[in-house]
This record gives sequence, structure tokens and C-alpha cells, in this order.
Amino acid sequence: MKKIMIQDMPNHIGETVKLGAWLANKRSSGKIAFLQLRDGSGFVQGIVVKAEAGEELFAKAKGLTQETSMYVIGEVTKDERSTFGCELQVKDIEIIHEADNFPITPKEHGTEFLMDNRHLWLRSRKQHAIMKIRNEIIRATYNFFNENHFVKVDPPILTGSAPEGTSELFHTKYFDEDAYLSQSGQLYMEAAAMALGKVFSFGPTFRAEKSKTRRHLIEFWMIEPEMAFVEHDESLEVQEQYVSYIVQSVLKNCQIELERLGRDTTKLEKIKAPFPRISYDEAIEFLHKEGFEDIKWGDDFGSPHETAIAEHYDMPVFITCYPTAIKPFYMQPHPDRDDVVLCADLIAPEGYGEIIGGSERIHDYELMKQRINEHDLDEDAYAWYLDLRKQGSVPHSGFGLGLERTVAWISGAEHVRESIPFPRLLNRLYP
RNA sequence: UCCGAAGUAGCUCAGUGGUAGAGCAAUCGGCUGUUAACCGAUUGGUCGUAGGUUCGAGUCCUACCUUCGGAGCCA
Repeated sequence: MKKIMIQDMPNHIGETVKLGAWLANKRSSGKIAFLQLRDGSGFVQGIVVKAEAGEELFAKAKGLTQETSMYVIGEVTKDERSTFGCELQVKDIEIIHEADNFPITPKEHGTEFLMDNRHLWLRSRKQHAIMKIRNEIIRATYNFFNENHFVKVDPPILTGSAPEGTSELFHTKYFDEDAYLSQSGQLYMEAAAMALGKVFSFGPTFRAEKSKTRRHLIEFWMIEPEMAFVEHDESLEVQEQYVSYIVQSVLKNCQIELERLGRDTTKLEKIKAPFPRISYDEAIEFLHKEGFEDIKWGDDFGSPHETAIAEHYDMPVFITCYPTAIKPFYMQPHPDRDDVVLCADLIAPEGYGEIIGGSERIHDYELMKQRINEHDLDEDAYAWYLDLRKQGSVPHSGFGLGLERTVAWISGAEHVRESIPFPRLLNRLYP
């Protein structure tokens, strides 16, 4: 007998097959039992009719506890009453392991309880769907960059110096030296771009910030492309094409998941390049018109400001050319004015916040050296980075996309903690 | 760190100073097409912790602990 997975069942209509599955839930009456089965690849309903299955099998089916693992043997039938299109007429059940008091019942639960049981919560339909969408975004990312001739490069996670002086770093020991967990691979990716042209990284990032919002994780995953001979405007085009590509991939390949999450896909269908662009200057003017009187030119935007701007569009929006003073040291100045830099943040719609931060990087040696000193950074720690500007330096740009915020936005999750399997939060290192 | 909210059964919550409650889960029974199935019964409590006010505190007061949401910071 053929052992198959639930996702392949539509190709085996009329055949008797064997499934390895867990019991997600069950409903039963005196003469018929409905087993909600899941095997990771999908969910399907198993039917046990007493008259056909016999007393013994029917009693066994009725007595199954939630999340019991088993092999189920039965005939695959087409049935329009099933949302999946087919069902399994159960002929035999071989219990592998009986689950004992599974804590996540079919009713409501609070987030704290669910997070304490994250290792089990992942089995639920909604979490399963979000993880599938996360996977699709990762798959689409590799596809997009491979199709566009980017090379994947892995920057180090243990670093000896701070890439940006601002955020807090996780400190650790590297034998007798001090070391820090990476909060961005960007500087290394710049070196890689000088070797391979167009590169991208995908890896974990660590920020020891005491942030407690639905948009923040202590450990999160970032995709950081870096492109030689690519200037600011060209980088924005790559960004909007990339984001459009992943949204369209999810729409195409995760229909069941989006439906299960109740996501309004009409909003996602509109996401197609080009995206609107608004300069920092225009954004300040816009905010004044919207009644944010306290903000003045030179201030950084807070999250209410970003949301007000994003609400004005049904697409992600670029906010470009921020004041030099509130941005990191490595950003290229605007060619026509000294007080702003060639950078852009991409703000997702529906209040999901900034999903991309990017910029053109300074490629002039003297200017870079000056900025390092202006920011009171240790020139010796950045010697290799400065050296890149002495050996055939070229204009280049790059950006970083936060995976979890993107997953949360596309899947419609309330909080980024649901968009990563085991979130690391301010007060959570377990499970 | 600051502002706000919360902590009562395994879970989600109600409880107006006077006998500790419901729904779900679990257990038992009923029901032939259920979709968080339904119906009946049973089991289940150190009311976050420590003090105080009161004849009497889950309820009022004080302190502390924990959690959640938001701000700042950022992707």
C-alpha cells in the first residue's frame, strides 16, 4: 500500500492509501466520526462510519485524543463538502503514540499561554499557514535574486566591532577578546559586492534593544542585497521589483494559507512596482498638514508619523533623502545639497511599519574617513572598510529587508512574534 | 526607562464589601455529514505575593512581583 502525504491526495482519488498523521480535532455522533487529520503538508478530514468500519474501529476513532499520532489507512474520495476537495474513508487506524491532555484546545487562548506553548502552538492551522508563507517569501527571495544574477554571500555573525554606532549590541567573548553578535552584515556585503558585483545575504540579526512593540524582535532575519555600480534610484527600482515579486509569489503559491488566515488579498493584489516616493522634505510638509505640528525639519519620524504617511497610499511607500544628521555615517550625500543623504525607507501599508532601510554608500575615501571621525568611531576598527575605498572604489547601493515584518504584513499577522518559529522577545527566551 | 491596562478552575473570562461562577478542555452518556459541531451529567479554586482597613475583602488601601499594549530606538 502506498504511503502518501495529504497534499498529494487529490492525485490518488479512488485508491486505498496510508497516511502518517496527527489528530487536530474530532467530531462524532453515535454512528459517524469526523477526524481532522494533519500531517504537515495539509489538513484533511477522515470519515469513520460505524456501519462500515465496525464496532471496534469506530470505538477506537471515538476515543482518539487531540494530537495523537497514527497511521491511517483508507480510501481517498472526492467530496465537495470538504474545503480541500477530498476526504479519507477510514478503514484502519494504527495508533503510534497517544497524546495526553494537549493544552491548546479548539477555543480561545491568550498570547502568553500560547507563547509558553510555542513548540505546540506551531501545529495549529493559523501558525502552520504563517510558516508556509514565511517559507514562500524565503523561496521567492532566492528565486528573485538568482534570476537577477545576485550571488548569495554569508557575512559573519560574530563581529569585533559595531557596524553602526547607534543600536545596542549583544556582547560575548571570543576567547580572550570581546565580540558582538551581528546587527547587520552590510559592511561585509559591501566588500563582497566589490568581488562579486551583486550579492545578497540572508541571516539572523541581533539587537539588544529594549523594544516592546508588535514590530520588534530581539533576534530577527534580514535579507541584505548590495550592488556595485548601482546608484540610489536604481536601487529603489530593485527594491520595488523585489517586494512586488515576493507578494505576487505568495498570492500565487499560498492561496490556501491566505484564505485560512482570512487575509484580504485584494489589498495584496495591488502591490506592483513602481511604488510611490515621497522625500523627507515633502513628508514633513505632509505631516504638518495632517496636524502633526510638533515635528520639525531635522527630527526623525516616530511610528505614528510613518503610519500617517503609509495610510495615504495603498502601496508600500518610499520616504527618501533624510537629513544627514539622523542617519548612519556611511550614506552618500545628495549631489545637490549637503544636508540630506541618498537613502530611503520603505514603509509597508496597513500599519506594518518600515520593512526596508537602504542607501547609496559613500565610495570616496576622504569623505568616508571624515564621517568616521565625525561619528567618533574607531578608525582602526574600520580600517578594512576604509581600505575598500582605496582599491578601485565604485558607487554602490544596498538595502536590508526585515523578514518577519514582511511576513507579518503579507500574512496579516497581528504581531511579528507569530512570523518566526521561536521568537526572541524582551522577556522571552523560552521555548 | 516612561505612560496605560491586567493577574479568579488546565484555558478564556464574569463576579456591584455579605455562600466562588460560566463557557471550553477532561471524564461518562446521547446523537448518521459535522466544520471552534451539538445536548445532558460529573470533576475541577492558596482569587499574583505580602501587609493593612472592616463584624466580614476576589471586591477598598499600600508596597512589591509578573504579564500585556504603546512610546523612544529600529528592520
